Amino acid sequence: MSTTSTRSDSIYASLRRAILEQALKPGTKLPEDSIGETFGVSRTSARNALVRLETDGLVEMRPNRGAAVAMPEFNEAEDVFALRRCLEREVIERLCRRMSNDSIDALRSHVREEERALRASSPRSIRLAGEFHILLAELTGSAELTGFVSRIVSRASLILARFGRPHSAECGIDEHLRLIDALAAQDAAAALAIMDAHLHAVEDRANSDDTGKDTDVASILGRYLNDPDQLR
Amino acid sequence: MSTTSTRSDSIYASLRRAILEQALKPGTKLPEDSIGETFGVSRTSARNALVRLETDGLVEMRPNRGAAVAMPEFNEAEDVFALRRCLEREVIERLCRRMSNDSIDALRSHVREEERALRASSPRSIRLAGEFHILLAELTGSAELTGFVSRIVSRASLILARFGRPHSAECGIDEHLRLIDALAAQDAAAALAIMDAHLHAVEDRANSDDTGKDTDVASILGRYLNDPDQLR
DNA sequence: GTTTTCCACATTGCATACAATTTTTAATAT
DNA sequence: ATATTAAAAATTGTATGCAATGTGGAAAAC
Repeated sequence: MSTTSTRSDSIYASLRRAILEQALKPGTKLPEDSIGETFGVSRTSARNALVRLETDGLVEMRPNRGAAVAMPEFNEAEDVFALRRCLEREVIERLCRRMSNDSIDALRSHVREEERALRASSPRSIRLAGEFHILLAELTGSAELTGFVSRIVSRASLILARFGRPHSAECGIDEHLRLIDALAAQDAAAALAIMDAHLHAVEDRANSDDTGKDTDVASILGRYLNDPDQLR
Repeated sequence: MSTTSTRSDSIYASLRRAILEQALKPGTKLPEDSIGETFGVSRTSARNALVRLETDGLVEMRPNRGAAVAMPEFNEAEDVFALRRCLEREVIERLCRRMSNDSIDALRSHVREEERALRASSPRSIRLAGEFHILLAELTGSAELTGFVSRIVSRASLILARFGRPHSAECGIDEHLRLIDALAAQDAAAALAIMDAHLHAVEDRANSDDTGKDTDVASILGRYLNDPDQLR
């Protein structure tokens, strides 16, 4: 395996984690200088990472005006979650056709990590909740589908970060467990129903206030210099 | 309107067109120097464009080894087209819920351009055939869905460029027209059936090289039965 | 004749410099 | 005070240079 990690790779990964864990909130400006300085690299590498984050829908770049954590509009919520349901239905259908024991184990293992992070009140739990869905997509073996799910989950996370209440009962670990059970039993109908309910529940969390305050990027990013677990 | 087009924007657009019109074939190396030279800009701008094309799935970049037009594997074909059907079904369903006259006009106008390009034997016809589907997605008003469709259509185009015969009967303009009629009549069942058949027909162009393989006539013909109940 | 080694060349990763653009600040006029 | 304008500072867009990595081919060894 080519473990050649370029500098912009690690910046990309760190920024991504920081955004998905809501350390960097929607709207936060991301000047190339500050980012490069925090990570000890030049603007060139920072910019490269930002461009990639933009195509992920996590960052918005406006010409000559710089980058900022993306701020999805509230009216995108319905659209994004509808599309998410569409894609994740496809995931469930494919998984029910062939589900290995290893896959079940991987899913259960992931949920255990979610529980651990939640008990520790770690911001990791927010990200892990989303990555559970990405793991599901990965288990289909389809790189394309995984990419799409990854993007739509990111986008949904941003919407929650902006409009949801501060991760109250974040994620519904219980629903994740029930979904795994249904998949293990190859019960497609049940799995689809659980997923649908789960996603509606998540969507409903997008309700309340919009806290838009300017924050200091450098101080936050210090905690995300290296990434403890791999990105999906 | 902000018509601020940066240099890497135009390089991005040009390269994208060239790839989708099969002027640049899968596997073609894309050295930053050559690209910069061709467009009269520096490597910096060329690289920026390449990074974006990579996230589009049109270009593959390997660290220290440079970029090349992406070469999807043959076994991706089934996966890509399955996903494409999934997404475009969503498009059709959304369009049938509300279809304006302007939309119909835009679609018909696009098809007229397709016909013009096809008569002129222009390579534009290849790209326009794909962009018809992107236009459909755009008309749903969902930026997310449009982005996904755009990407999956690009990927499918690459597969055809690599494994299909040299755009024989490229695109099925007739099917595009019939689809528009069904949409105009808000006949969801018919529209879905036509789209499904259309996409299978496109996919079959990639399979056609495997001469001896098990060509199951029944399974192919089955798709042309117009059975709306089987659609989901 | 085939394989291996090594070196020149090509290409990328990254940093830095400078020009162009935007944002902020200060000064002036109303 | 408020609004307007202009200069200063900050930030991005782009070009270029250098070090690091990868590639291809000639020479040497087998």
